Amino acid sequence: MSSTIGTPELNFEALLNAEQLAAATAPDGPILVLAAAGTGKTRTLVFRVAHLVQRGTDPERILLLTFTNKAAREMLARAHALVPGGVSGLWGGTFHHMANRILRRYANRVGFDSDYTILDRDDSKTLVGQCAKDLKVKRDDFPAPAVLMSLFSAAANIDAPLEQIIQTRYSDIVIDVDEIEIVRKAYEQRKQKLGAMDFDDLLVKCLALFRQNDDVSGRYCEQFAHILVDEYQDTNPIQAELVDRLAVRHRNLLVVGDDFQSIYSWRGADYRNIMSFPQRYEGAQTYMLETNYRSVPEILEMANACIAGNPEQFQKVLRPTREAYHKPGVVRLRDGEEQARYVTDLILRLRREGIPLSEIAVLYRAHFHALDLERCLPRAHVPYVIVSGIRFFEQAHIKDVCSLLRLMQSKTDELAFSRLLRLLPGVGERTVAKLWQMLGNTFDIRSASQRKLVSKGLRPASRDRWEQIAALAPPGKEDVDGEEIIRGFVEVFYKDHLIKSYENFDRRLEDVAALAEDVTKFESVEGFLSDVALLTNVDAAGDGAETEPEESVRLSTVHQAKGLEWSAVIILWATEGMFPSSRALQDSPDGDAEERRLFYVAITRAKDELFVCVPEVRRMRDGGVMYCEPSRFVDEIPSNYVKTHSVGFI
DNA sequence: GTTTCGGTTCTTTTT
DNA sequence: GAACCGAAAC
Repeated sequence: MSSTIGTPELNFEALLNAEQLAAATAPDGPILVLAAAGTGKTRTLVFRVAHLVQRGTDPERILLLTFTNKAAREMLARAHALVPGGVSGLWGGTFHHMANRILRRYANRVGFDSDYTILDRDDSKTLVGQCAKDLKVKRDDFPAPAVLMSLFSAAANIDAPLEQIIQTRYSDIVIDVDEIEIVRKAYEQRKQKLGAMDFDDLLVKCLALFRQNDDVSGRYCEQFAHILVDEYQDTNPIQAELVDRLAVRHRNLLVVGDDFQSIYSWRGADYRNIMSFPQRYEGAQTYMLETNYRSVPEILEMANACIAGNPEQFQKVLRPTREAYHKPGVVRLRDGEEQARYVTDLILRLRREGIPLSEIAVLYRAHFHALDLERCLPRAHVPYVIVSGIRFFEQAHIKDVCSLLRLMQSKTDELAFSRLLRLLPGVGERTVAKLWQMLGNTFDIRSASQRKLVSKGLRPASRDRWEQIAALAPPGKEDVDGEEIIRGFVEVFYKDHLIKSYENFDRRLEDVAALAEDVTKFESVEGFLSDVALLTNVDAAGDGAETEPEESVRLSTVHQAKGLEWSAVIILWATEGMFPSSRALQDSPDGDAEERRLFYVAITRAKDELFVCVPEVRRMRDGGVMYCEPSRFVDEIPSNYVKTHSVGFI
């Protein structure tokens, strides 16, 4: 407990408004903060942390759960700067991050070794596919691995039987539940054997750990005197129970969120978690943040009108503080290409008017909506960054390099073994399977005899390269210098491989070099690997943006734009079928409401300028055109709230 | 028998 | 891009 004597106390009153101040300095106990968009939610959380620490709480006894690791880092950095003595030792990160940290310690209680590996989406899918294949259940009408995986994931995240998931979400697919259950069992066994957990396992196993081990849950209950949860509206039942169990002892639980911004129900999130909080926590105090500092009144008016279409939620109103400016624009365009040209010109115009590119974002429902624009921007020499669909750490070159590290870490990591070996010419699926079996389903890269065995199974041309790679892990040397390994790997093999395989090899080489740099920041390679698996592309983009030499426009899905803001926001494809997405409407009875919340999130990212693009037709691949109705969300806005104009019609 | 390559098709949202 | 499929090449 650091002494604050002699250091000036923070002047909360001068730095927060009344709403924020009340929440940040609220007395202990369960607290619900309903924070509408742009009302200083992060600021309030940061000051809450500062308040707790200043009042004498040891930072190690505070747990801050956020939606991305980046959000946690930013909040901690701000709190650190605020509090004399800092907040070092505070636990901050995503649910998965916390679960991983706890499981590394107690994995043995749930039947795993503490050096388990973490499967990313791609790994899980591969594994599920293998299981289905091995069981020979794979007929033409059997669900694809990706569908199976999403079924398993849904069941895990809402803690419900598979049968129920299939009935509610996939009633249109005629499938045999028992057969799918068999595949799931096989998948579970397979993971067990590999010593691997997927993303869902981290949460599920951590919860199981708490449920079954009073000593463990008791320990963490005791440790966390204060728990803060950001974006609480996007927690799923598993996450909510994790929090409940951690808070059961001290009951100092502060949750922040906005039911209007709940956009992850497809991942099991249930905004009723936040709605029912006062009932579940007797004596909970509720604080509302409704004063918006972000957007001009015209944008807020539009946002309020948009969300009014969802009558069944806590009605909150965004109260403006900024001066009147001008109305958001609705732009009718002929087609996607016209939209791309228009948006490019618009960006250039906004820049001429003094808005830096880094203060402009283009938002859309799905990644492919931005394809036309991605072709158009470079021609006009407009620099942009896109947080693309595949996660940074799921790109082939990143995974290739990590597979070598994984292999040095674990003798049972078949996926890593397979990935690494298949980089060699002449090695494919079959060869790898044979090798793995020959090795006895385990591979020790430091064992000379096992390395020889692999050599023999390779084409002569590949042997040299393999031996050079394997030589990076000398026998007997147990501790792994990740940076050295990566640099060596690139030197003896991977550089040539990249040049041969990819046109953009130089960029990929840079990524790999950066990765080698990153490893040095971690205490152990193991820690590095599990962090890599849990980082989001938003996390990665944040890191990249700081080193970005040139400022650039941001292209992003609405989901990834959550929590961010820009001076100017341009929304693409506001048409029926695109936004709202027809598939989302079809898949879920609550689809309409969730898509509307998503549109609301998009609108409320804008500070000054907002443009909504409504193309008239979609050009299909076969050369045909599809007429698009304007989005219901645009139609719902009273026409005098926006300025509509048409572009590109004859 | 395997691997590789070239062409085609499609793209919800993500820890 | 990347996932999938079929055909060519080893």
